[in-house]
Amino acid sequence: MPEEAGFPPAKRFRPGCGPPGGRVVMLLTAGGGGGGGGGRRQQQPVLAQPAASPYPEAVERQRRSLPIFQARGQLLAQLRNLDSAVLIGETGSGKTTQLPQYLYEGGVGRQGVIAVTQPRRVAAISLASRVSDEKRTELGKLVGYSVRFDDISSEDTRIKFLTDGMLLREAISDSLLRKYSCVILDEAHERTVHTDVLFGVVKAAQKRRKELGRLPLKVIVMSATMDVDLFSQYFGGAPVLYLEGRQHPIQVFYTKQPQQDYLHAALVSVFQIHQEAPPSQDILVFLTGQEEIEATSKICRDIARHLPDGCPSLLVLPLYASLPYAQQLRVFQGAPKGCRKVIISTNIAETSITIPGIKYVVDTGMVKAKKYNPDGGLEVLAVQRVSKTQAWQRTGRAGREDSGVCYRLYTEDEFEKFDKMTVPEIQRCNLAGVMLQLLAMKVPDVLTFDFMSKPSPDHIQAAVAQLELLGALERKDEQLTLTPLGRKMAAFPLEPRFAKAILLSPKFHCTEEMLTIVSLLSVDSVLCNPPSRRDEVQAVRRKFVSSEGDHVTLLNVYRAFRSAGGNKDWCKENFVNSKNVMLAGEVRAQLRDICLKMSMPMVSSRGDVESIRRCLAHSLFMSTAELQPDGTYATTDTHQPVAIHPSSVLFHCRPACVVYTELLYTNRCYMRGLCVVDADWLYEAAPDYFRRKLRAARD
DNA sequence: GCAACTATC
Repeated sequence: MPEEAGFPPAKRFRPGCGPPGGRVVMLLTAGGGGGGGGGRRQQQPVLAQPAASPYPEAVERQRRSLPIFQARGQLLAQLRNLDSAVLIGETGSGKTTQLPQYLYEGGVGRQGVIAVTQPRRVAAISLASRVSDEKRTELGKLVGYSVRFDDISSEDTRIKFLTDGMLLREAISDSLLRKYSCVILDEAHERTVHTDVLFGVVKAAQKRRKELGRLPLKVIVMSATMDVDLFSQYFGGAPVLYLEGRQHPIQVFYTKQPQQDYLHAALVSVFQIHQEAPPSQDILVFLTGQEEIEATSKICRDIARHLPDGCPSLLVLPLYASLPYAQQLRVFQGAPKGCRKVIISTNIAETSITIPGIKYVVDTGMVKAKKYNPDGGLEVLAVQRVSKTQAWQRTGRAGREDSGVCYRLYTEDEFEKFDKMTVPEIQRCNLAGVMLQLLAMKVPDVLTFDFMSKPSPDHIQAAVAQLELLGALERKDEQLTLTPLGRKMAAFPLEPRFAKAILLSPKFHCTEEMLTIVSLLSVDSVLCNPPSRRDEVQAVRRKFVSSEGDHVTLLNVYRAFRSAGGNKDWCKENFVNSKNVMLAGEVRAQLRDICLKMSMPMVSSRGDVESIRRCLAHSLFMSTAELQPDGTYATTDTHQPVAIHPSSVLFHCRPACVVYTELLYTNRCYMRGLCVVDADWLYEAAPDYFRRKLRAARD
């Protein structure tokens, strides 16, 4: 049985309620007040927020009960006169649902549309529907939303919820964001690539509109954390407004000693809680990845079966993004009476999925996250320490409905050494797409674009070099401009190399096929690989497998899926993720529309697979590897030793030359998404590039 | 020789 985990006395704190930083100009506090959780974010559409009451008085009462209501007048008075402001609001403060309404009701920014951005589409949709209910209007009229594949807004729309990516796409055709009078950037603390680019775009638009004497653009940055100095400084010392929320106190425990084995420590903690706490109190454990979570869940269930009499039973539920949707939903259902729910999750439960009723959080302090290395474009997926911000975010998951407890499986000293903030994504990803978008917006100098957290010059140069190789941009007197090809590439919501693949496809007579392949590459994997049923999967998949690689195999899967009429049972039998394959279908339709608008001919290669491979070679030539005499592989450009990923259909094959979609460093450096190509094709595709590489190899 | 954090256009 588990031994004592050894936690010292708890510290009490209220997440986010720490002393506001010195820069806070105004303090808006509000009486707590009861009432329903009106401002609570709801991010799973299936568990839709109880619709606002049909009775106007009740809706009004609920709105008035929110903490933010007390500050309404003061907020409006301040915001009326400000160009930019930063608003810190704790979870449950009601800021996201109420502030846009206050601005509208107060006539602030009424000359244009009020935009509210969200990192996630479900959030944008459910917030819009919530706010339109509160305004007792039909969704899409006064209040609307715009997300990929779904635009529910009209001429009448004055409050519009969008994903940050969607507003960014709008900015390509109108970099001054003319239709908006106010942009509210919500969840800014999450620092998604899109939000980070938007910071710069919005700041530039604000400045430019002022210079042109146009309608001013009001910018409000909303964040749930206290680290807002950066936001404030970036927007010219914008005032920081602080809004109290309704978070419950949480006790935090640290371990006395550093833990060698965080999985063991997590198990010990879970069963310590399980034996002491009333069974109605649920536990949320943060681990790093699918395999680890499945393995730990199994151990948990095994231990639970052998507990002493009188111990309540335990319902163990894994949670990660690639888990089938139906299984994800189980975490929202209450456990049977007398039974405790333990959810073992990736960082998906940190922000994307909010589980009600969690009393205990067990934080291993580890996360699996991507790092990016600009030379070689290597993405490294590694288990690493969380940041302090992330640890607080995890802790906060325990106090959403009542007071909670958080067990941190590291010492307080260790915690003090964690990074203060998570490195923003913009410093960890390939910037080719971002640079292409900025160039499409005609940003004067992309190399010195005013990012809030600047990526390194190397990093930006690598992206520019990549775009140059793809033929997307040219240099004229030290000025970078898009070529006609580059402008076309920017029209696609795709990584530049995939946009290029589509634009090249007419030349190879395989546009229909490239549309399918690129769509499948731009969604999460459509192939399910449950570890416990590996042999079955292999047997069923054989009929789709192409000896020419993964891209052609994916194409075969999609064709078979279409022939089966998009049938869900077919998906199940064939270990195909129906959600992802349907999404790929939607992406495909969107990309096809864009092609048709450009008057591209829709041609099919029919049975000719070689033309597809040639087309891939001409767009992915930067990611190639060759078989070495000793039977291993090395990338063509940097001679990095690489191996074929076990998930590839070419895993047991030894083609002389391949292009790959992705390089992934876990235990070793793996290529994923492979296609067999002819080395001559690559040289044809980019003669200068390969001549340079050969020269470099000789020197 | 053996494996995939999370979003989004």
